[in-house]
Amino acid sequence: MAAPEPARYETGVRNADLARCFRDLAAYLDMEGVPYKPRAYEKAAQGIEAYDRPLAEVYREGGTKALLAVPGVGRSMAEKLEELITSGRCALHEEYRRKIPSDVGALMALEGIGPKAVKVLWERLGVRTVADLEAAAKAGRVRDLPGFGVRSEERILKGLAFVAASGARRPLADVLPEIEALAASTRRLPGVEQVAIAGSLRRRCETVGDADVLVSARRADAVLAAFAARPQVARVLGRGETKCSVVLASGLQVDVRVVPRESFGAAFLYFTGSKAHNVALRQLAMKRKLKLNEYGLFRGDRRVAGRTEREVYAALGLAEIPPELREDRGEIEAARAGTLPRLVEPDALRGDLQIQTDWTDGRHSIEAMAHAARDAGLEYIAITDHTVTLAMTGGCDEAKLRRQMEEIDRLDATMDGFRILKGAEVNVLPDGTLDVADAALAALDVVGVAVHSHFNLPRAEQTARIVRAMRNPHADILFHPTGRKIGQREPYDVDVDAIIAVAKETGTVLELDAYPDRLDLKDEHVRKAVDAGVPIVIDSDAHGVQHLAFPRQWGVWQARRGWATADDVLNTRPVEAFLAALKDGRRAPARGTTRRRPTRRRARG
DNA sequence: GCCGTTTTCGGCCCGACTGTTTTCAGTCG
Repeated sequence: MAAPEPARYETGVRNADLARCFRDLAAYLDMEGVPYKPRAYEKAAQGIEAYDRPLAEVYREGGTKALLAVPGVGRSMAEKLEELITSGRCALHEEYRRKIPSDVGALMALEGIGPKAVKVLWERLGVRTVADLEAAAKAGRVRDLPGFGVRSEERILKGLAFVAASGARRPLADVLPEIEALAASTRRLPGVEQVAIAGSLRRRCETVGDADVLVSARRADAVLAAFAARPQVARVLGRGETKCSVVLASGLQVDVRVVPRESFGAAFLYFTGSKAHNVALRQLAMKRKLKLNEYGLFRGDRRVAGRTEREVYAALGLAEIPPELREDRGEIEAARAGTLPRLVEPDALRGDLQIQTDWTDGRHSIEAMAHAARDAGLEYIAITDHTVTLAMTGGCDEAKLRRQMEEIDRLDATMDGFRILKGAEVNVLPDGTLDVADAALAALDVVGVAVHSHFNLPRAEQTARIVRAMRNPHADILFHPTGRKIGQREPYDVDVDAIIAVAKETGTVLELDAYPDRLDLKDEHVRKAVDAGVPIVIDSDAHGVQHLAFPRQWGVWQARRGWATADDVLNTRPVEAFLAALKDGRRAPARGTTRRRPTRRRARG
């Protein structure tokens, strides 16, 4: 084997790289059996990852002192961050890597492999990479290691096959319907009292690694046996007295846990997570001389709460926290202070501002889309077909746009109060100009601007391009702001903070595109927009009538994860109020008056 | 190594399961 390369982190390091280095250090410290430090590094890695600004920038502006603002980072870690940021290296990391030059992160991502296993694999077998491990396991050399056996060797091979076959996490929209069906049929098993979907599915995370299903029943063994025998279950990974892990035919792992009825709330809380939220709750409990686990909240041996989540939160002095917020990103403090936001609800959406039709790359006519939207309970839509430079879609030039506007006026008059707005998804050219003349844009009700090409521009250039488009006096909404496609395409390299700042200044609305593989904006971006007072809209990006459900199915959950209230989402307003708000700031007098979007305060609930 | 409604020292979340051990360590969530 070749001599190990020390891991290097390029200067201009991203927070993710810094976090990865700290995670490695945590693992190395674990291997050495060092107490407490591994957890400290792990915690700091979390804080770094979740930090809303690049630490390299924070350091440039305020030095190591400014780095102390990162949760979990103290003096020693701030110095290590400084070293990483300025030199791209970490002496401690390199020292460990000389001793154990393993691909720690990748190996530990395998089920059943932790720090201790990584160490033994290196010391006894010289395993450095996942490929080394596969070779060793296939050769039957893993089973003889201390702490390993035939079973663990098999598990490693199964884990490797799983990673190869299924790759990473799956989009929420792929998984939720399957698990909802499974939960519904589990409800019909004999002896089952309650069934609930927990975990990241319940928190409506955009991607899901596995599914957690919680059952209350008096006899766990019978329920677990019946569950494991379901036709959807391809393989049982493990089964104990109260829990059972299976892999479905679709490849999805499902963990089922059975608890008694009086513990259901505590267990629901526990299995919904997130882990960080749970840890914070337990620490809060501890401070009150209570103990929180999946069976309840206890004072000594006495259970003081546990039947419902609300009961547990209340006993901890907290308002009930919506699952979408349970990430330890300030929700516990807000629950204590009574300042949790009243999150937007699916039914609050009244309009949809991004809809393509058969005038370009949509499947259905304007009329069909309008009727379907009205039947779905909406009050208005904007038709936003592509524009001329998106040639492959048959994008509209100005003449075609004018013809479409006439068609929309004609149809709108037949819709009995439902409004069809005239719009376009205007293509942003590489230099940030738009491919439709201002005069034509001025005639539209809703001008969405969107990037569809040149995804790989450098960050500064991409940001300047989008900002220029936003500054067009007719641009109302920035569609799918970062262009990512979950599991397929990275977002373009764009400074979202700068986009939000410009949106605040220009009155441009940011879209949350609810197409299930886009969900663009991300939850953290929604949160930033909301905090900045920049309104969003939640749109379907529909290319057919079946897509019109996306905003209520997926978009709203993502917005809720970003702490958005109905006030923050412009298309919860009736059409006239929506249009007034959309154009406010856009067409406000340039100077001489102080007409501004009123600063909106988050609804308290 | 971090941190503070047990605050500058002495704590650090908790329980289940697996596979290995022959009473428990490692891993996971």
